[in-house]
Amino acid sequence: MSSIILKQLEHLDPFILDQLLQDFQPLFQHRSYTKGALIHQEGHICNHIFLIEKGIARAFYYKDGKDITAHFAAEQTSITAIDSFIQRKQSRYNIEALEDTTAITISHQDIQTLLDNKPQYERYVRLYLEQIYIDLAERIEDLLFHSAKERYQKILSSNPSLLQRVNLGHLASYLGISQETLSRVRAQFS
Amino acid sequence: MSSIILKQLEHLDPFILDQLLQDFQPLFQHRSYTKGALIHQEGHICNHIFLIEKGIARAFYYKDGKDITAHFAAEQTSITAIDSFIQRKQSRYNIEALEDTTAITISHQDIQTLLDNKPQYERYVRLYLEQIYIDLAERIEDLLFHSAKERYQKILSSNPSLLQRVNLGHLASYLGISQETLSRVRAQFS
DNA sequence: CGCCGAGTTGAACTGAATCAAGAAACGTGG
DNA sequence: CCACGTTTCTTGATTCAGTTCAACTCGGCG
Repeated sequence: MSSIILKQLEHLDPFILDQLLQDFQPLFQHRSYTKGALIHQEGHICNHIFLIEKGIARAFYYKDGKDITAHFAAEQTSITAIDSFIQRKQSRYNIEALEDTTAITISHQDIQTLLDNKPQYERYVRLYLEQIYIDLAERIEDLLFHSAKERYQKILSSNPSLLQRVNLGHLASYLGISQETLSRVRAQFS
Repeated sequence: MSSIILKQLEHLDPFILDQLLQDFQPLFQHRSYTKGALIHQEGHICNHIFLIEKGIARAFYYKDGKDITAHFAAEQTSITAIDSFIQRKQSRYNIEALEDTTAITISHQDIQTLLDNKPQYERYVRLYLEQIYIDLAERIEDLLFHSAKERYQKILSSNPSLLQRVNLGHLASYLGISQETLSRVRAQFS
């Protein structure tokens, strides 16, 4: 059994979680992507949410021609073109596999149908949304108050393995600083 | 009838909206606050969501002794100490009435009970959360890519009345710039 | 071997913060 | 309704973190 448990939901009652998994299980589809593959392309409506089993992916978009990373997702976390998935409109995000990656995908339609039939699961979708909302609010505070150095330090302590797995340019744009600055900051730590 | 309709929900089917209002109506409590009053105080758990009928409020917190505005809410919008309301823990936010303000409050407990009894409403909570999530994501992009001047211009066109109603210091901290810079930026426009 | 992408380093520049001092507006009590 | 104190806003001078542009290094890989 593919018992992927999203970090956002891991604090749930194991019994409920089990129930939840059983009901979602039939919706799971497994997909694989080779390093560099485009999992989702901008301009399309994104109909899936991707739960990463193995590997790492990033969502990015182009701003004035520059490639900007909006989100990384490694094992046990999820990724989708959130603008499109929520609003059912064309997405400005691309999603790219940064390593050979396997993911469970669930379609928007399947979730919708399941929720229509079993509205009690709306609750877990809500918990999930609440959690990603809190994450985003934290990121805003980061951008507002922490210097390039502090932002690097924070990710260094909260998610050190990420630094080994993604390249400097992607991380820099995610942190909202230039690659050169990130390189200099990093140099101070070794 | 106090037909407050949140901006986030105004696109719903009028029939459903009506139904929704009818079920939520009994949970509504009306409160009034005089200018300057603290609607919610940091360190406490925030048990209510506030739907502003008249007036304007802001959520703020202290960062290194400085007063930082995280959110404004005027008529037809909502405010709460979101960290606390979602996670049921002590809040770092204060909420303050910037004008004489009347609001409808709904308690967390009442929402929870209603949702337990009528899980079909989870859906609307979700829609609401999705919307505020999108708003937040937009704000991140703003912080990453727009200069002080551009951020001012954006709010000037999207929400011009706000500029008349809140003072410069509050707006500056919301935009993530110093009051002096905001003053200079504004001077260029008149 | 030589190319190519990724990372580093240097130098000049710049938007915005900070510090400091005044000016304007606001409201409260006499 | 004016006077005074407080808060809010403006303006100037200085400083600084981070950007940009450009050149260079390094490690694979065809």
